[in-house]
Amino acid sequence: MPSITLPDGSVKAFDHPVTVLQVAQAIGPGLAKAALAARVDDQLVDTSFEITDDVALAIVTAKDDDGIEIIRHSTAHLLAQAVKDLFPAAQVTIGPVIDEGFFYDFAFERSFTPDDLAAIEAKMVELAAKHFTVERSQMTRDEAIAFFRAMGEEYKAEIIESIPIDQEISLYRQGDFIDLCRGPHVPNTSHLKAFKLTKMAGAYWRGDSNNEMLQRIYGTAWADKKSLKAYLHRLAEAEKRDHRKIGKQLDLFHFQEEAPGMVFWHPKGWTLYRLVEAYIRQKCDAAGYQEVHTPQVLARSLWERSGHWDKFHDMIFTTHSEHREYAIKPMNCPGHIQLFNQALRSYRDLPYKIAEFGVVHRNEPSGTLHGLLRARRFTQDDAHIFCTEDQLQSEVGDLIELTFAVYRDFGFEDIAVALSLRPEQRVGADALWDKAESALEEALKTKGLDFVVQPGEGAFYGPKIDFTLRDCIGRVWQCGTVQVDFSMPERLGAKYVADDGERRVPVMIHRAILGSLERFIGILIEHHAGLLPTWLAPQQVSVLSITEQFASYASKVAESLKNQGVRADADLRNEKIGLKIREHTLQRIPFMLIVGEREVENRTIAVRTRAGEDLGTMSLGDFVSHLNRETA
RNA sequence: GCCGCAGUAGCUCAGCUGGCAGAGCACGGCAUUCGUAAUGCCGGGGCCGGGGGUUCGAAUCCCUCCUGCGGCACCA
Repeated sequence: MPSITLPDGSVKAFDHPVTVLQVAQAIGPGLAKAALAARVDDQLVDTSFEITDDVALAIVTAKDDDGIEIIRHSTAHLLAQAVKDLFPAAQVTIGPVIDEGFFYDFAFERSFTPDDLAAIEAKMVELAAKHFTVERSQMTRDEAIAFFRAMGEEYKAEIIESIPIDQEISLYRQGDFIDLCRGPHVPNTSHLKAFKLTKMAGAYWRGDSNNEMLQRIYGTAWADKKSLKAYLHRLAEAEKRDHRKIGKQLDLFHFQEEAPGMVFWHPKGWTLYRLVEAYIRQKCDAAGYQEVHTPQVLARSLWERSGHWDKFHDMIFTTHSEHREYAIKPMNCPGHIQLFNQALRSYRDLPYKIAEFGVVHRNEPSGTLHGLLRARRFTQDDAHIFCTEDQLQSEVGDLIELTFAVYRDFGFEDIAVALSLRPEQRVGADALWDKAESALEEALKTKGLDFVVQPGEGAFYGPKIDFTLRDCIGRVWQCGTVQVDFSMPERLGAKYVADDGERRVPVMIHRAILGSLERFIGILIEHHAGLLPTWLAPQQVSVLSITEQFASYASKVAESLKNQGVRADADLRNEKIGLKIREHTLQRIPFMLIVGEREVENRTIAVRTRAGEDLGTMSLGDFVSHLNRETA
């Protein structure tokens, strides 16, 4: 005699077991039609699920996030059905829901082509229109394994073998396609009406690069056509922000074949780079760091002692001279320890804080390179703090504060923090880890920050805090990091004299705020869609003359701005003002000063912003004040 | 690194089944002296990513290398 509590608190009582669908029908025919699944005592189930006991129930429709996920999952099945229909020899493997879509991995003797993809999508539309009922059934483990083996689905059989023995095996059938799945699924393929296959790619079986490569087909699915269209539009908008594209349009940088993964900065891009660098340098100076600079090339033996060679030699560029082998530095820390070691340090010298805009080279695998975001040569805003264990917490506290202040200045407000704790394989005594982990945790708590704890994710040499930025279209970027290191100072012989006269090994904190300057600039470009805030714009002002007659006034205005420290230039070409405005707008110049007869006569300028806003006519002095207010 | 796709003028791209390399923008010249997102006319531009092969003939077909793009794996 189930009595069913609905989300609004009302209760429906039945004198016999009922299915979810029957409950929905009892509430209303519209709901019954829209029902995709249900949450029964917080468990997602199919609409065919039979309720025998008293439960809390919420019908899931396409309006719920759960509903969209179910649609995506069912669309993945539809994809598999279409593939099996067109290519019976293909084997199905897994097909999970991902952010905004789904994928399905297949094993097939040849690669799918773009034409296949179109054919598969067409087949999916055709199959969905058949309004197949999606039916759930159950088998025992051994039955299921035999069932899929008999169909030649070796991968499915392998998946079932890895399912814990006590778990029930459920199958879903639509038409003559049947797939292993936990579910739930939509009750009928008629609910699948807004989807699109987006791309194909290789993917390793079970995510292991030692395994064979399967063929993954990605797709997206939504509750209705309108949402699908909106999603595709969002994708197109995101593409417009691509820093590689904008870098070309705004003449900031380029890459070329001869230097894969290494940036050629153009004058404007380098101006931006220098502005970011100058900003962070000033912040570090103020925070008590001393800036240093260490060699680019260091003997291989040093990297062997530091332990990097063993772990990372595949990624280290090498060179040689007179029978000696050298590494082009992939990190700055060993160099910084050499600096620490140049004097006999006292506990009074601690914390010893040194910073470097360290240019590092890492031979990243070719498939990973991605513009500025993943390069083989990049500059870290790196610093190392040598301190005692007792100083850890306050140093980390200062760092957190500095990091947040920097991100805010660059326009990032949404920052996620993660604390990674000791991994299985590690160096250093547990007592030391206890102390360091609690120092980091306390520092975070003192600052009142929310953070996620990631057990086992720390580096082998110590725990760490990572900072992740979320940009204005919701993408996340890992930038800052604070890592405690118990290992390297010891390996490279760093020592200080403690107040009791004993020599001790200092704790070292590795930290970066922006991480890689190149990468951070890439993120900035995408975050702002190329519309860099005025303080970062390589060129802040363009003075546009209406005709050549006013050229000398225009150049005087530009000259005067430059003398006042404004990054300004004049466009004196014999072109129509409309053209000049268009071009300078497209170049994302924050301010355009238009000068013609009226302005020359009154010694003024007409100010227009890149957003098309007319700020009116004003004196140069007023404009400079306006600019200074904006860039303050 | 692995799977797939791509590489044609400075840029964006067209060039079907092999048959004289094209467009728009940009660039140069001339005219125009103009008021808030494209003035007109004329002109110069190409190792069709590199190497090899098939063919009477290759941008086009095949092999190979490089680079890029999308994923996967990786990311101290």
